[in-house]
Amino acid sequence: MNLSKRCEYGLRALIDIGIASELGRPRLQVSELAAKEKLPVKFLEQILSQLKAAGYVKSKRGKFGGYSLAKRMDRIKFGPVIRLIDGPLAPIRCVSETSYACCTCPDEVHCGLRMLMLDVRNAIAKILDRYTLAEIVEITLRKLHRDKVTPLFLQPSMRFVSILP
Amino acid sequence: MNLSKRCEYGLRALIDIGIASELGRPRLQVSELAAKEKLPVKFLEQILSQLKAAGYVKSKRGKFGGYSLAKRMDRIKFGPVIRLIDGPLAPIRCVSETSYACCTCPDEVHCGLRMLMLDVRNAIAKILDRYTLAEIVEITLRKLHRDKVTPLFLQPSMRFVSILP
DNA sequence: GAAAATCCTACTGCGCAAGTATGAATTTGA
DNA sequence: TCAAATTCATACTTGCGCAGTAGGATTTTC
Ligand code: FES
Ligand code: FES
Repeated sequence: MNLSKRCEYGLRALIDIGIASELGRPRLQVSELAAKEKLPVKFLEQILSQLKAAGYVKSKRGKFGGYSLAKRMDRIKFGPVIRLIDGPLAPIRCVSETSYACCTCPDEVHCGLRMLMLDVRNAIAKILDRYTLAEIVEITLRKLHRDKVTPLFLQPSMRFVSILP
Repeated sequence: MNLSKRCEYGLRALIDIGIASELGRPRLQVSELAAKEKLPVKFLEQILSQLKAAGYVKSKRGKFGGYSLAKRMDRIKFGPVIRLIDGPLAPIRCVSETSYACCTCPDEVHCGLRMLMLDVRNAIAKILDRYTLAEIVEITLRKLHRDKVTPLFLQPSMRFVSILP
């Protein structure tokens, strides 16, 4: 039941880009992201490259380059991103919707474990395939505002700007 | 989001012992279990040994030995068994109830990923910490009976015995 | 043209999952 | 009492995938 570091970092980066974007800073550099999240730069670079190839972010090269979102935030669901990086959500393949594989069980239809894990898979998918980046970003922003915390990656000049109307 | 083979095999064995027990055959040998579930004998042996050390099953050595349940089926929940073999249910440690560890996130309180994963963890735990072996065994038996299938590991002499009153 | 960024590919280290292998200890029945 | 059948204990193997590093190529801006 584990999310890989790779996936964790990727999602954290995605959320950060989303937040920054929402605050009027649509593009972030890998080095900024890595600094804020305290992640290895080159590793994060790789991950973003993968997210780019899958169409979640786009990049600008060269000086003042960086990464920005390639689709609307409310169209980015977490499930597919996690599947991309970590593979199926299901705890065992025989209950995976997206990449089924049969197991050695003699009777899949009457397998108790399978029933149980199907339940688990559905519970996981129900959450991850429904929540969008937009929702998470919004909730996070609201929380930050309520607690009067300023998002770290903003330029000093942009701090202390009211987030909500 | 993966259940290890070790854990899968362990749970399958547990369920089988539960079913057999319910049908009046409280003790099964490793070789029987391995044959029915098509698993490597020695590997399963190891796993059962671990389950024994944790108090889920007990064993009898020597000829006609084998493994049987060490506690009431309705006291065996799946969550703890999985935690024993595979570790925490939570996708990331910062949302684990049983083995928390902080991550590199600069602000755990306002971390969007953490919120999301907390939701996932709770959904998983809600299922796995509630279902008991007794329930899974019962459901399985009902299904088998409805479909008129005879559990494989019964002795020939015991087949065709009505399962339900 | 220099600096600053992304892009690309290869490589590494190493820990762990998934078993194998070997033999000792225990129980039963002949 | 001995042989067979079983669990118990420990050590070993093998391969793979995670979590990065390393180094340089390419693109963009000033
Ligand atoms: S575990 Fe997949 S069918 Fe039993
Ligand atoms: S992922 Fe653990 S606090 Fe952000």
